[in-house]
Formats: sequence, structure tokens, C-alpha cells
Amino acid sequence: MSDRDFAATLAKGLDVLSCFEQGAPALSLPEITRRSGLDRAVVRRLCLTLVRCGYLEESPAGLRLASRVLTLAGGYLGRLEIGRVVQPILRHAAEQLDMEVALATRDRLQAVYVDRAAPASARVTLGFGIGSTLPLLHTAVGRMLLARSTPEVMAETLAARPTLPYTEATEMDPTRLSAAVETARDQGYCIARDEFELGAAGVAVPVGTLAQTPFVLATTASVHAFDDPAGLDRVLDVLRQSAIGIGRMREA
Amino acid sequence: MSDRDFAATLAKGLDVLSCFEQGAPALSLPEITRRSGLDRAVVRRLCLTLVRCGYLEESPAGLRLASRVLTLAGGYLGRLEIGRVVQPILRHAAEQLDMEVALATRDRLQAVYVDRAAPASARVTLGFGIGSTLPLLHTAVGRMLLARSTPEVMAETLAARPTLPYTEATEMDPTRLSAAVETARDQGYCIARDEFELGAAGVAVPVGTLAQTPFVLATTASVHAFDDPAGLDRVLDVLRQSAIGIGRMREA
DNA sequence: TGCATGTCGTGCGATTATCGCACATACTGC
DNA sequence: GCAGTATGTGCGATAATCGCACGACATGCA
Repeated sequence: MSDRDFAATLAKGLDVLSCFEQGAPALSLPEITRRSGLDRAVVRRLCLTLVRCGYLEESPAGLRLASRVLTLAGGYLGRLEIGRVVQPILRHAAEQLDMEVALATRDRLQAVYVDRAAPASARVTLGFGIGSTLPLLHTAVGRMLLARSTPEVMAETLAARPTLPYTEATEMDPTRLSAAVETARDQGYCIARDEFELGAAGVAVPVGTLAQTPFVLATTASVHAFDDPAGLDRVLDVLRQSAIGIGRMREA
Repeated sequence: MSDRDFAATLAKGLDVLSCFEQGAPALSLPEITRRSGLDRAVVRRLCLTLVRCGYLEESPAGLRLASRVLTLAGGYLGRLEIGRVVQPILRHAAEQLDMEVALATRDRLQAVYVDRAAPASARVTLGFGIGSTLPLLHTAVGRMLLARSTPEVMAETLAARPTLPYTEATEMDPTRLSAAVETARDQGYCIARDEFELGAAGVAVPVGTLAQTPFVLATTASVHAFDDPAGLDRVLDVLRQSAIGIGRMREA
């Protein structure tokens, strides 16, 4: 490359790490080669380096992420005071609403959970936790995030929209998707039903000042949980109150 | 370096990332230069690369970790099925014991929380969550992890032991520290009081088969919570039952 | 057995990306 | 004005990286 301010080797190594983002169990060297598009020998050396640096570990089935990435995430979470400030607020909101509540932000063209709390009554877990990702276009969380992102991000996201619907209710038309995000921005909250997972619905509200990267607070429940207008108002009230508390997050 | 199978640039870039592990709010370029010991120009280019790859972001106060590291951690957590399998078990145990319960593993010479659950009754949070780190030598979690690690790790950890005690109760003598780990290995659980944080006590039990990296299940409470032998037995019972359930973690 | 396919390790020459000094600038407080 | 610190960047020498290529091994099928 011609760019003198870009360390290609580092970028390639990070590309290799990215291959593990979707929760792949364990990847073999040829698998990583295929996914990354790099040379086989290069992949091997990068992986060797990543193992020696503690980011990957070898297993019988191939390479996999090591606990190191957790420590790194701990740095991110610690900076935002997630454990000390955010978690109690989420817990309180979850109990008040008797619903799952989550704080999310954006990582490139997807939403990612930053923290989450479930009420004590919750028997089943959906399996979403810190670090879980959701699509931006077809969830309440994602649309609220898009509503607070730059037009460039919106355009990129639309350009990269999926070709196959998640469910029978998934909105596929780009114009109507844009409109949904627009609506979220205008009314200050977003609600989505059935589009990503049948039988599930979500409500999201913005958090804090419009910092560099937006944050949203959201709750998830079964499809008809938000059908009653008064009930929805209560949900929005609780979420917004919590959002104010969280809004004081350290934005150094 | 002479090693042909080691990408130095990648390692340096990861070193830069490591500077943010301790939850630093935001680091300036000179700060990172000091911490990493690399050349100023190199740090600048590596940081530029990390920003362009989405791992760091610029803020008025300097550079800081971006949400990307969360997505990466999500890959790790997803592989272990933390959200789907582990979280419900931890929640159940936390409710049974009415105490905080956590799953932890080892990252180099420290313990790191993989998942955590607090009972509904918990009003205050200690601020420890996923990705939080603890010392290996002076916590129940850490000693139980050491008891299941290789002698090399034990030796390294002892060699790098802190020079200053955390509290007045911190055990500083390497021989007695070794003995404490030995005891944990022999009796199949570990209990520590006051050594890391005054007024706090922890109990830890091993999880699963001795895989590559050990996992432990632990609970934390106020100092005298485990003084009663019958009470301790109940805690151990619940933890061990939960550990069996978690033991089926995907170890691909 | 022979051949195809896939994986893995690695030697090595050519290339080029990286290093790190160096110069230049700007801002602070005194 | 000056010392101290942060920042941007040009450039030559060096050393690290690339990626082809060769050899080895295992597996499956005809």
C-alpha cells in the first residue's frame, strides 16, 4: 500500500481476529484463510503471533478466541462505569417493567449489547448478552441507533441490507426502512415487532447527549407487550428515566 | 527480531491496545508512548491504524477503546454459550444463595470474570462485571484457578507477586501463598477473606473437566458469610451443582 | 496401487513496509 | 523569550514481511 500511516500487518492481524466475531466455535487455518482472503502463509504467521500474544488459543478443533478479549472488553466497560453505574439502573428498570432491559451501541453496521439486565421473574433467557450483535435495520435498538447516527452510516447500512428476510414480517423496502428510522428520530423512540424474530417486540429510546457514538436503552418482550398505549407509555417513562441516569456516563 | 513466524508489527499494535486494558478513560499519544515503550512515530501510526480498523476512537481527551472490542468479546462469550446456558445457571445459583455468583477464568496472570449474576435482593453492586480482573494470589477465585493451572503459571505468578499488600490481611509470604493454593487443590474449593478487599470474602469451586484453560465458579459476600460450617457446606453444594451444569460448556 | 484433494510446515529471494531519527510547528505557563 | 510538552511528517537505511514453491502427510475413491 502507499499509505505510510497505515500498518498493514496490524490491520491484517485484526482482520484475522474479526473472523471469530460471529461466535464461531473454532476455526482451522484454511478456514481463516478463506474468510480473510489472505495468503495461507501469512495467516499462519499472524495466528502464531496472536496465539503468542494471548488473543487466540489452540484447541483440538482449531483456533479460537482466548479470554484475553474479555479483559480488553473489560477496559471498555470499565471506562463507561458499566458495572458501577449502569448495571444497577438497568436492574432497577428491568424489575419495574418486569422485562429484559439492555443498553446498546453501534459497532460499524450492527448494534451491540453493552449491558443487559433481566427481571428476577425471567425464567428463559434469549441468549443475548454483552457483546451480542443485532441488525441495525430490523430491530428497535438498531433503528434508534441509526436515527442518531450520521447519514453516511445510514446510507452504508441501507446499501448493505440483507437480501433475505429474517421473518415473514421483515421490512425489505429501503424507502420504508428509511421512513421507520425517520419516525424513530422524530418521535424520540422506536418500536419494532416480529421483524427480526417472530413473536418478539422491542422498544428503544436514546441515551445521553449525542456523543460520538450513540447509545440507546431498549427493552424486549413478546409481540403484544406494547400494544396497549398506556402500557407503552409506562415503558417509555421507565426507559427514559433510566436513560437520564445513564446519560451521565463517562464520556471522557 | 530473528523469529520469522512472528509479526512484530501486529504484536506492537496489540501492545498498544493492551494499554487500555485497565479501564483508562482516554489516553493521549504521549501517554501510550510511555506505557508501551515504543517509538512516538510508531505509536502514532499504529493508533491511526487501530482507529481506522475501529478498535480505537478519538475523543476530546485522547484515544479510547471503541465498541468493537465488545463485539470481539461477544464472539468469545457466544462460543461458550454464556448467554444461553451459563447465565440461567448463575442466576439460579445467585437466587438460591442470595449472593453474587460469578464464572471466571484466567487471562495471563490475572483472573477475569466471564459472567456474573446477582440476586434480586442485591441493592449495591461492587462494580465487578464481565471482563473485570482480579489478582490470582489473593482471591478465592484466583487461587482456585492457580490450583488448576500448570506449575509454570504458578511460578510466574509468584515471581510477579505484588510488593505492596492490598489490605492489612493480605498474605505476602510466597511459601504460605503456595500452601494456600495447594490447600485449594486438595480440598477442591477455596475460601479467602479480607485479603484483597477488607470486609469481603469469597468461595470458589472448579468447573468442568480440566480443559486447556481452567474455569471456576465463585461467590462473594461479606466477611463472615462463610464462617458457619453448615452454611459453607450449603454454598459449596449449590456452587458444585451449578458447576456440573456449566461443565458441559462447549469446549470445541 | 495410483491419483486427487486437503492440510500443514517452511525455506528463501525480492520487495516493500516499517522503523526511528530528524526537522518543523504550536501551545502552555512562567 | 524560554523551557517543556504535544503534534505532524519527510526520508533513508534496514529489516521484516510477503507469497511462491517445494516437500510431507493423511484421507478417500477408483
